[in-house]
This record gives sequence, C-alpha cells and structure tokens, in this order.
Amino acid sequence: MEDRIYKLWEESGFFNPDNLPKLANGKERTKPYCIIMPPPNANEVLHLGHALMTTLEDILIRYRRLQGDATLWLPGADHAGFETQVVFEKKLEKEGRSRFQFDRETLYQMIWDYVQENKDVARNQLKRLGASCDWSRNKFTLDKDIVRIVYQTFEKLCKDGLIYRGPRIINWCPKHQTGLSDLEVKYEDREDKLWYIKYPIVELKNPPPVSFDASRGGQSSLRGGSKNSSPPLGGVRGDFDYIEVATTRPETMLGDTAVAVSPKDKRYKKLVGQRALLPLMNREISIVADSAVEMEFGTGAVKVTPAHDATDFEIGQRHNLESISVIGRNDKMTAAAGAVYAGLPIAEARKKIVEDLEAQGFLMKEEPYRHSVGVCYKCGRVIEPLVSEQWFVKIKPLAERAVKAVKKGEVKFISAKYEKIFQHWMANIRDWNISRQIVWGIRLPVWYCLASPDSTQQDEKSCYVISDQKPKKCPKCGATEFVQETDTFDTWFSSGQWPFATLQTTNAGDFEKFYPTAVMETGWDILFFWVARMIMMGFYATGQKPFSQVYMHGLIRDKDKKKMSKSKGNVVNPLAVVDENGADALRMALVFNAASDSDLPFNEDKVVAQKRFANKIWNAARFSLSNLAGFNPENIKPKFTAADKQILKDLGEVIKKVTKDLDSFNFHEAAQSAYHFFWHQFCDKCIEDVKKRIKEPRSELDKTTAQYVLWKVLGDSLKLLHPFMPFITEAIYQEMPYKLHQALIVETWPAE
RNA sequence: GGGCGCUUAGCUCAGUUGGUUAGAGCGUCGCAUUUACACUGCGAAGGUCUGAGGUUCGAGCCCUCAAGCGCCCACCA
Repeated sequence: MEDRIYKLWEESGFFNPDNLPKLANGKERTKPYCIIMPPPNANEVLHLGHALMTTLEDILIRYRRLQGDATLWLPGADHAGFETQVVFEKKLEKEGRSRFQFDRETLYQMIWDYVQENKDVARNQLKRLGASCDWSRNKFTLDKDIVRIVYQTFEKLCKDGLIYRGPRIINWCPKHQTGLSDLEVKYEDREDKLWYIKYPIVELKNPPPVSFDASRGGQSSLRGGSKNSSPPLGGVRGDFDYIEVATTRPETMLGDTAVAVSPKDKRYKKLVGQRALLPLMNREISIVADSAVEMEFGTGAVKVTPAHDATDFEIGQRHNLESISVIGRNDKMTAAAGAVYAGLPIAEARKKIVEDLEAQGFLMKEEPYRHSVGVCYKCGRVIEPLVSEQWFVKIKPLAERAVKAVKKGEVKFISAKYEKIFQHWMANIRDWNISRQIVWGIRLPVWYCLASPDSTQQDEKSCYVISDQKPKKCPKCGATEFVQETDTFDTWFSSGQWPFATLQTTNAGDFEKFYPTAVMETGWDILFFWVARMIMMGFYATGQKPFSQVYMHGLIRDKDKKKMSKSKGNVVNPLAVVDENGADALRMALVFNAASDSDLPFNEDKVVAQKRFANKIWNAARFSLSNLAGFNPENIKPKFTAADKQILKDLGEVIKKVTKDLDSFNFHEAAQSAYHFFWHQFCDKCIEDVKKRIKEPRSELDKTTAQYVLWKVLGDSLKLLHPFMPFITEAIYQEMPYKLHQALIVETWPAE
C-alpha cells in the first residue's frame, strides 16, 4: 500500500513547489515555505534519529502544503569528510589494508566509489518513511556547483582578511593523522601521574646534584598547596637554587622554552625575568609571568612547552617564546628531542625521561593524579597537541552578527534553552581550524608558488594564489609553477553554507523565492557544529539569515534511556520497524509521546499502539465508506441532531487545537489531540450513533444528515491526521466518494 | 571551575499565560460484545505532582533553599 501511495505522490509532482495545483479558491500558492533537509551522510544507513528528523520535517511540510503554501523540502546527501573516511578506513583495516598504502587520487576514487554504492540507500529509506521532499532538487555536497560556491565563500573570506594560515597548535589525532577542531575532541577522566621536577636557576653556575628523596624534596607546602607558605625549596639566604614545576607529561619538557608563574604570585616575584636551566637538555629558558597560571595549582610554577600544549602555545605567543616540536606526527620523539630520545615512542620516552631525571636528581616526587584527557571522538586515542600549519577563520566578526540576529529574534530558537546554550558558546568562540589532513573532502583552492620551476620543495609556503584552477602566474611573486594544497576543508565549512549553496544551485529563482528558509530542524547535538555555523556563514555570504526559526529535536534513546550505539547493540533499524508496523505507526509513535525537543526513549510498544490506531482508522473508514457509496454533499440541507451538533463542535475544537499546536511546534500535543478525537469521539460516539440511524433510518433526511456528518468528520479527520500518518490517510482519501482534489496531499487544511 | 535541564500513576511521558474532581499511551483488574474494528467497547484500581519553606483568595505551574539524576561548555599544568 505504502509503495503505491508514494508512487502516486511522486508521479503527481506535488513534492515540487512548481507543480503544486492552485488553491481551492482558484488562487495561486504565493507564500513560500522552505525547509532544507539536514543531509544524511551519503554512505550511511538511516537510524531512528533520521526517522525522527524526517517525521518532524515532513509533518511541517505537509501541514504547510495543506495550508496552501508553496512548499519546498530540499533533500541532499553529505560527503561527511572525516566521518566517511573513518568508516572507509575501518573497512580497509578489516581487509588488512591501510589508507596510507594509497596515493591521494587512488584513495579519493576508492571512497568515491564506495559512497556511490551506498548513495541510493538513504534516499530509498527516506521514501519508505514517506518524506515528501522534492527529489528533483536533490543535492550532494560534492556537486561541482556546490563546490564552486564553497570556493567563492573561501575567496571572499580571504579578501576580507578573515582567513589566516599559520603555525598554530592543533588537536592532532595520531591514528587518523589529521588535525581536528576543538569540537571533535572529547574529554575522558584518566588516572595519571603528576611529576614534580626542579629546574635549576641559572645564576648558580653548577647546581649541586641532589639525590631523589621525597621526604626532603617534597615539601609540605607543595602537597597542601597553602597559599601563604614560602616558595618551594627556597634556597639558602633567600635566594632560589631552583624552581619546581609539576607536569603530567614529562616527555614534553624537552621542548620547554620557559617556566611561567602567576603575575600575582609574590613567592616567585624575584624570579620573573631570570633564567632557568632545562634539565637533560642543558638549555637556558626564561621565567615569565603570565595570568594563565593558577598560583594554587601544583607548585604555582608551570613548564611552558609552546609546541605541545594549547595554553603553553598562547603563553608562548604572549612572551615571544620559541616553539620546539619534540613530538612528531607519528607519535614519536623528533630529532629536536635530542639524540638520546629521538625516535622513541612517547610512552618509552616518558619512562626514560623520568628515570633520567631521577638519576640526575631533578625529580622531586610523583603522585597519582586524576584529570581529563582529550581524545579523538572517533577512535578514542589521546589527542596530541601539535604545532602545525593550518588554515583558520577569524570567527569573531562572523559570530557578532549571529549573536545579534538571535538576540533580536531575527533567528528564533523555538526552545529558549537552546538559545541560551547557543549564546554562551558564541560568546566564548575561538578561531576555527578549517583544514583537515584527509583526502575525502573539498580540497582547498590554494596554490603555493614554487620559487623556481625545478624546485619541488614546498616548505616555503609564504606565497600562494587562491584559485579553483591551477593559476598561470602568481600576481604577487611572478611564479609560474605551483603546487596545490593537499588539505581539505572541514566538512562543516561547506555544510555551514548548505542553505544558500543548495538554493543557489537548484532552479533559477529558487534562492530569491525560498531564502531565507522557514525552519531549520535538526538534532541538538549539532547545534555548534552546524546550526551556529550556518547562521554565521549565511549572514556573511548572503547578508541575510539562512532561516527564521530553529527547531532542535532530542536524541532517540533506547528504552532504558541509553544512547543508541552500534557497540552497545541497541540500535534500532527504522526500516525493520516500518516493515513490521508500517511507516505511519512509526512516525506517529516518534512524535506522540513526548515533547520532541528533549531526548526520547524509544520503545517498540509505542509503535504497536500506533499500529492499532492505524487499524482503527482503517476500520472506521471501511465502515464509513461502505455507507457513503455515491454520496454527494452538494445540495444537501442536513438537519442536525444534538449529537451531530456536538461532534461538529468537537471537530471544530480539535481543528483549532491541532492548528495551534502545529504552528507552535507542539507536535506531540497535536498528535494526541487528533488521536483522541478520532478514536474516542468520532469512533466511539459518532459512528455508533450514526450506525443506528443509517441501519434503521427515522427519516430519509435523518439518514442523509447522518451520512453528511460521517463524510464531514471523516474527511476533516483525514486532513488533520495526514501530516502525521500520510499513507493511510491518503489511501482512504482516494476511496472517498466525493473529493475536491486529486490527492489528500494537496487538499485544504480544514477550518474550524 | 562555569552553565543548562530533569524529578507528576507500575513504566514512558503530557500538563500552553497559576483557576473546579491532575491527563495520555502501555501495563493491571472486572464486565460486555462476534462487531466497521478482539489491533474492540464500557468501566475500575492506581498519584501527599522529589523534599522544606515562601508569595497568593488559590500553586504541579511563580520565588528561595535542599536532595537525587542527567547533559553541555572550559587553556587545572
């Protein structure tokens, strides 16, 4: 049944706003209403979250279509750069292969082919769920015209001075060999150790070796952290022999270029500006005062490794410190770590350094320490902060516009709670690293100038040209030979442009007609990743907001409120549920129970309940239709009984309520009202009453009146239920004896 | 360290600006009917709305505090 109905809709062309019929009053549909679908990953099998998204958006679209709007629901697919590449890498690993065996072009082609294989999966799944989106406007994030727009935006950002490239500390995932944005790093509590190391003050030419002795070295002031105690290990006659630092990562000390203390810390005042000698490396480093240092923590003095810690990097910038990378991208110590340690994996280097420090008397003590560690959100490997050349967007100017728009209500969050979260994040936003060292994505349109044609060296990347094609000559340096940047954009950089990029590349006039779009409906988990960026980039690129309203739905959890994940094995395949109970039942179950802006536990019982409802609808319709053969409401002057008047009044009220609730995104209330009315007022009372009057009519007029009531209430109920349960309502509508339109999907929303 | 949210029937949750006897789905119990529909109908049991205090003629809803649970953000070495 469902396939047949979907085909009927598709063939009618009613998913396409250009093909929608005129309104019942003969007027054109003038009011545009557009939702851009959050594009599912192109290689992905849909999960219940997608089913919820599809249901909510389809409800809105179908409701607005019935209201007479020119509705466009624009579907698409996302290449999902890093996500997809990770999936593909896993597949390679299973086959005993590795991404690093392939050159760039081969790997890209392999992933491309892989995605093509799965391309139609999601699309067919969406159809099974009843999504009334316009497939003729389907877009893919790697379509050439989309890529062109992404390039245009990048160029504009460059021209406006909002893009910079430079060595910055980034979150490096050693497994995936790419930098990640701050949002892609998750934090886990780990049991670790805190090592206390002393760095001799340089004035003492030959610091006397001190043997490792915790009882002597670890002073009570360090353990207790008392603010008023004297500085750790103050030397004889009030001078310092050394300064003591605490660290969880002793191996990074090889790259230390300073020791920092709080500017407010009186204990160390004398030392600021002096120099310390870095143990093991015998390198002199400076002692600086920086407000990033908490005087209460540890010894109040911190070793500064600009190359391997984000905070230290910033301290380094403020004090012009040198940045020495002692850990490489391969998780091993570099040559800069010194001959003794170069080439060692991090863990071994750490072990050896602690041993050496202890042997040489620099290790004061070690203590267990619990703290949070950044890990890759995909593989869980500890993130290695590294300094690397990356591309950044200066985000503050973009953020300011977005913050203002939301504050003024230009862009309205349906749930105020998400607006708060949004504003809080925007207020603390940091520059956005948009380059990724992966191949699956949109390659940066950057061409580095080669100094001389015969040179293949590309480490002098000081001059480059922004162009989507290989440039002929650099206008700045005159170079004629170039090498293209190998980095690709963060997927969200292109996704952030999705609302305008899609509408600018579909039919002519679409952008003018449908932008800004009406609603952005998506899961709250991508508020920062996506919604915030769309608002920022929409304003930046088009001067307009990308959408007027934001509705964020919750996560679907399992019946024990646990997050669904493949590893837990509690993932529900929506299509299996559809096969078992029908798409209508699943859709209704997803919106019926709870407000969909908070997380929803999923339970198959809920679907079964709605399957029963569908059955009830079916049977009520069967009864009604069998008693309405040849019925025509025209030229009937019904004489209503008290019961008739009551049900018509109730019908008016439920129409009013459902309309109001759909206008305010109260999907569950709208669903419950329609459900309750249909079952307990129409079926239980009205049909029972009408049944008798048709079987044993008191008069011919009473019989036609009863038929009229049946026809009217059933017809309007179908319209009310259609956004939620489109298949069964359309199937019944097609059997109705008297209908004004070709299909229910383009009927007129009932008036109270 | 900051911020947000939740706590209502056995379970999952509604309850829109404070206004009679606090609702739904599922589950439980009793009765009825072979019916458009047993994927049914009628009815019943089941709640000191987390706790304490306050505002009010009136509080599940507003305010304060407390407890439990959950989530988000953050540069604690």
